[in-house]
Amino acid sequence: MRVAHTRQIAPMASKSFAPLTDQIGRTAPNVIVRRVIYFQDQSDEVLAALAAVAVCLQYPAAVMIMMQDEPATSLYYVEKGEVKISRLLRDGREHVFHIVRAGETFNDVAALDGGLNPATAITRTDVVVWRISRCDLQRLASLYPSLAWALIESIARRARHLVGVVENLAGRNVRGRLAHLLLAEARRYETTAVPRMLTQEEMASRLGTVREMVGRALRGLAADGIIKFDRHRIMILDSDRLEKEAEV
Amino acid sequence: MRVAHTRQIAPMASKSFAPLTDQIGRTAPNVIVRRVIYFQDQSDEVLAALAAVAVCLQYPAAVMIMMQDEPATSLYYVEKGEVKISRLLRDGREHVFHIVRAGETFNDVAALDGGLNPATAITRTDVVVWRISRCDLQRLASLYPSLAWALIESIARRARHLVGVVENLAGRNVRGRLAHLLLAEARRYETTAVPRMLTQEEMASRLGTVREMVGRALRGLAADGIIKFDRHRIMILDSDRLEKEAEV
DNA sequence: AGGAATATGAGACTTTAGTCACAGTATAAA
DNA sequence: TTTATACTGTGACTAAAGTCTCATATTCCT
Repeated sequence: MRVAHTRQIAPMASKSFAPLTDQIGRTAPNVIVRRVIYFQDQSDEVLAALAAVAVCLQYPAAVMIMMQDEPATSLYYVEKGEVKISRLLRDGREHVFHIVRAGETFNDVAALDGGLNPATAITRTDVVVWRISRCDLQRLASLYPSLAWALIESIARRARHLVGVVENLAGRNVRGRLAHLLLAEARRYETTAVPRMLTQEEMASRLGTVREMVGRALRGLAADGIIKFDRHRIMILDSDRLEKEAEV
Repeated sequence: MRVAHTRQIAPMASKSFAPLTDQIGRTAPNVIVRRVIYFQDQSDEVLAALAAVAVCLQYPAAVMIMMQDEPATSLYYVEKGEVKISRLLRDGREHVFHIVRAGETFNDVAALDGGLNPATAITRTDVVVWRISRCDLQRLASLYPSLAWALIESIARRARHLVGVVENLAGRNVRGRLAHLLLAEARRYETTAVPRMLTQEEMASRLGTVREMVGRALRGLAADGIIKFDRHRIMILDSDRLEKEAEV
């Protein structure tokens, strides 16, 4: 159907990249564990227990931390940098689910249900992550009910997010999905100027389409005076109309 | 874009149907609770505790048990019958995520993260369901770590299923998605004859497309000798080639 | 500064999906 | 048995998405 976008994926072939070693084994201070959104309300005792079993790993940009459908099930949380979570499709495309930033976790699903990794994690920048194995997690969860419930809520929220992704794909055309993405990014940065940290190619991967379609949709929205854009940023001129576009 | 398929949804408007009352308040015997897949390994003590807080509800066919985006968060498990879990789209289409059968649960997401119902539940047959409120669930989960972990695994599996739905939508064309559905249904019944319990319309809802496309795809597969079908059942003639179709 | 790699703009074309209209057929209710 | 109500089959048409190909612009490296 379509040719692979080789850029991000090719350098690593299909093998996960071995982490740089200088920080491995470092113990996580509680303060870092607490930065994880859904560990915030845990007691010091729980944080210390988590910190004790977490392992620090460091990776350069653009390498694969873990590969979909492999059985290496651990939970990761990001201390520094950005990690792209995506599903590589058989035809070479990749569908990006989300970008994980500092304080957020990934691979919750496999760590918690014990199955294969549902998605692939690739670094977008230099990153520092901490890893907790499924078995440690299970042990701590049975020891600390508050931790167990935090995990429950976090994974439930993940499932909810995925329902949104489905609705997005099934219910909106490319222009609508783009409008939706722009609004979400603008909200994230609390501004009407979306910094173009995403290339058209990357936006296409998040919208489940191709670069050319994103370009056309952007030019279409600009032609209608709803946005304005150049290579560096996208400005939302009329967010009401953009909301309307995203509703269809 | 498209006109509503009024059949299933219209009779109830957008309001949940009040359950029939003859069994309300009946206490759940342990044996029923144990039928729930992911409560199977729990101790009698946990089962009894769950049974004590579960409420029995009974509904006729084709009514709405709960509506998406409403805040009534409880976990349901099905004792008898089938419940269709779907997301109603703004343009009147509905996208069916899955059909819940006896022994399975639904609305795990909202019950566990406390948010709005992510989807709509509509009965396909007469059903008997048991409902457990979020707050009871949370209390019992903190009392019984084994229950908490069972909930964790169940919701994680739900999230994993949704990743599959996304991949399906984004990565396959209608023919491929249909092939995938037929294989899944055949596997479910451990046979190569898929009883046509689904109309083309219903299949379309599960595949995120329209009736005509499903009809064409079925006729296409039949023309290539991969399946054979009439109004009552679909026979898989060449499951190897059907797998191939599902891979693209 | 020069060149390589990356990113974008844009038109022409193909394919896939969705819409519309209507005829035929099975099923269930009267 | 008749009649109404789903289902299904099919073709013609429209719209959306994706493909292919080039030109042009930008950024990064050395």
